[in-house]
Amino acid sequence: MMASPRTPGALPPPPARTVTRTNVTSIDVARLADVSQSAVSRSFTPGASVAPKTRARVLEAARKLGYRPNAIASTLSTRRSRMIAVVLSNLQNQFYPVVIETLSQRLQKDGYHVLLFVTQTEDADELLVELLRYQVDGIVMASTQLSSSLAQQIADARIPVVMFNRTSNKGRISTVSSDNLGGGRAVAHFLADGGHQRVAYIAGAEDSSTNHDREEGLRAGLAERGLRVVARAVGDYEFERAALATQELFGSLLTSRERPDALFVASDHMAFAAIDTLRGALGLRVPEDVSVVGFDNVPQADWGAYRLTTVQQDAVPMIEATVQMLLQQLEDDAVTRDHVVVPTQLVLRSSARLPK
Amino acid sequence: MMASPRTPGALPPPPARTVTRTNVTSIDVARLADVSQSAVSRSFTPGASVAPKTRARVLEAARKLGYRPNAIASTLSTRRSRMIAVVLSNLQNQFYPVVIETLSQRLQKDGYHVLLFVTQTEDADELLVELLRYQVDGIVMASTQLSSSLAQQIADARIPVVMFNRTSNKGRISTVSSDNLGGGRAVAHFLADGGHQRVAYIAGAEDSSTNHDREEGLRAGLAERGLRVVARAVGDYEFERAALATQELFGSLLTSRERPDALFVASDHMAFAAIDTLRGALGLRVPEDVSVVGFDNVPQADWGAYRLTTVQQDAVPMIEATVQMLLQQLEDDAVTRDHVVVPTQLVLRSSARLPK
DNA sequence: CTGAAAGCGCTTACAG
DNA sequence: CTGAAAGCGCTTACAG
Repeated sequence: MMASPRTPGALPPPPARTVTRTNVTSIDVARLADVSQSAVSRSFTPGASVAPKTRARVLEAARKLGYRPNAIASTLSTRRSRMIAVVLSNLQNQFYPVVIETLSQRLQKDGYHVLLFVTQTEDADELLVELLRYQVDGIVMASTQLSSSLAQQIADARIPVVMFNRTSNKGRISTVSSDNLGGGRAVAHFLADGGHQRVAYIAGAEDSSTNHDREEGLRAGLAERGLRVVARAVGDYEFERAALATQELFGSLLTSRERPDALFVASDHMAFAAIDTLRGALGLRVPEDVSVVGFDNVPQADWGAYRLTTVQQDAVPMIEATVQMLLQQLEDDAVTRDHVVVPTQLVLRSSARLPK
Repeated sequence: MMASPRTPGALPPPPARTVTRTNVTSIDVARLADVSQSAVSRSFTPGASVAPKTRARVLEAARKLGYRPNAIASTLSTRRSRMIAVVLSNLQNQFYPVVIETLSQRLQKDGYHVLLFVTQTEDADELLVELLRYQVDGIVMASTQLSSSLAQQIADARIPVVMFNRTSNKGRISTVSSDNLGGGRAVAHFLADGGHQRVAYIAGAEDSSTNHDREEGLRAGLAERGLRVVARAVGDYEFERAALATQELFGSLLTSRERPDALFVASDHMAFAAIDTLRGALGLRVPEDVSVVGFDNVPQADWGAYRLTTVQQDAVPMIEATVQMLLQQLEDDAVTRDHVVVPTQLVLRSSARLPK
């Protein structure tokens, strides 16, 4: 299946049991700088009490030897790893790569690093137990669930957790989400104002708070305009399932007056599948025959082939809030619970008919 | 900007300096099970010599106390963290989310975890130095570069590194890539056989080996058919830059006989931008006026709006090879250098005219 | 400001 | 098979 040209004799085989990685330790530095090992440690600790001259000598010796403090040893004594665990599923949805990228860079800025865990299922309990062994300083759960009992255990262990883009466990855990309810409602008003009469909905994962709130917002908003959701199918936040859901909603009604004239899809990722299916297999025009509105405003929503009208879920303030909550708790050494809701905003492009 | 309803008094403030996380240690378990601390440790070490009865007693006590061995302490004594660092940039390109997802799951299967580092720039030296403090067992560099001197340092430290999808530092580091040269060549033949006469190229990052090899393959393949690249612009593996590059290549030649009739784009991600630009701003038809071929075969290449003909770069065998190389070296406790090249395959869809 | 020493929570020869 | 003890490489009261 693949070529594998091993480079023979590239390196001599290492002496059997003599694993010596770069073991330059603070003791080596101390010796060279002619100070105590404590002085070396202090020289690398911001705010520690060392004479400037001593520190200079230590840093010089460290530079010569290529010394860098061992983060693992430091974690063991301080109980601070400066690692934040990020748990997520659903990387197909382009919202999450953006989240990882932004979050990881944001945390690096404050000297934290991301220990990443990817799960297929939304239930992350088992993974978390494993993860806690690594003494992470905090946890961000994105697009994943946590059982109440484990949430409690983690709280007891005084480890800050933030649920990102989920609010299901609101009682016990801090959450950051966008205004899904408001977003759904804005879509309803927008569609009603555009003269749409028959609004259908493609749901995300049934047990996710995001789906729940987006749908509730849609229903409430439509009700306020004397309308209701005329059809509904489940896409489970997946591309293929959303394509099927679209078939299900439109397939048998192609020439019927019952055919929906608008479709709200719980995520952009699924909306692309819906548009492809409407235009392709079903031969309908978007937005002339059916208006489509998504949720997230991922980068692809702006791509020319889709120009998707959608609700913007702004990753940057969501992440900023997440990081603030985490850092605040780490600093205070206290676990608190906050619920931050970031406003959403409808972004108008051309996949949906505009109000006059 | 955002509502922040703090839940007051949710938890009592912790005693000022008494940070006690879940400190159940092996000593607690030993006490409860009435054995030595060593026995507890052994009970959690596969293959260690413990009487089955002792182990059972220990595990029972551990269960009662909710004990899990501290991975940090274990790392400090074994010098094995079971963490693999993954360094990458360019998460916008949907190939990389797929890579993270697959790689992370694959490593978890073997009991390893991913410490993720995201960098904006391709140069990762500074980041790596930081990363080495965490005693990672291995490093995967994806879509990033490493200076030769740092590569040497890491090799000296006996830490296995694999460059994923880059081969620039081939001399000193193991690499896994797909057959970029062969892929480029296959595209050239395919376009030539389809009767295209004027092939243009949109390059990725100029200093990346992937771009270099894909372009070289294209040129070689065209030459074999008596053709050459008639125009070239740089997209730098970015969406916006690729859109500009497309403008640059076609904008002034819209009605000219000099206009390219085929466009090979060094990544799918850029190819989507090219297609959008061709169809949108430039009013050309794909593939009737211009055939477009990409590279990667990301999930979106199959989306109805693009149906992109492209070279498949198969993440799964690439990752499998990466993990094998890493694990093999960890097991042997030796750093070796291999270069694995995974075959590519042209995937025909409808963005390019087919040979008769 | 500085050094000696205890301690973080494990693993692992060593001796029995 | 088992326990006592040294050691992994740091941090940080404590005493000077």
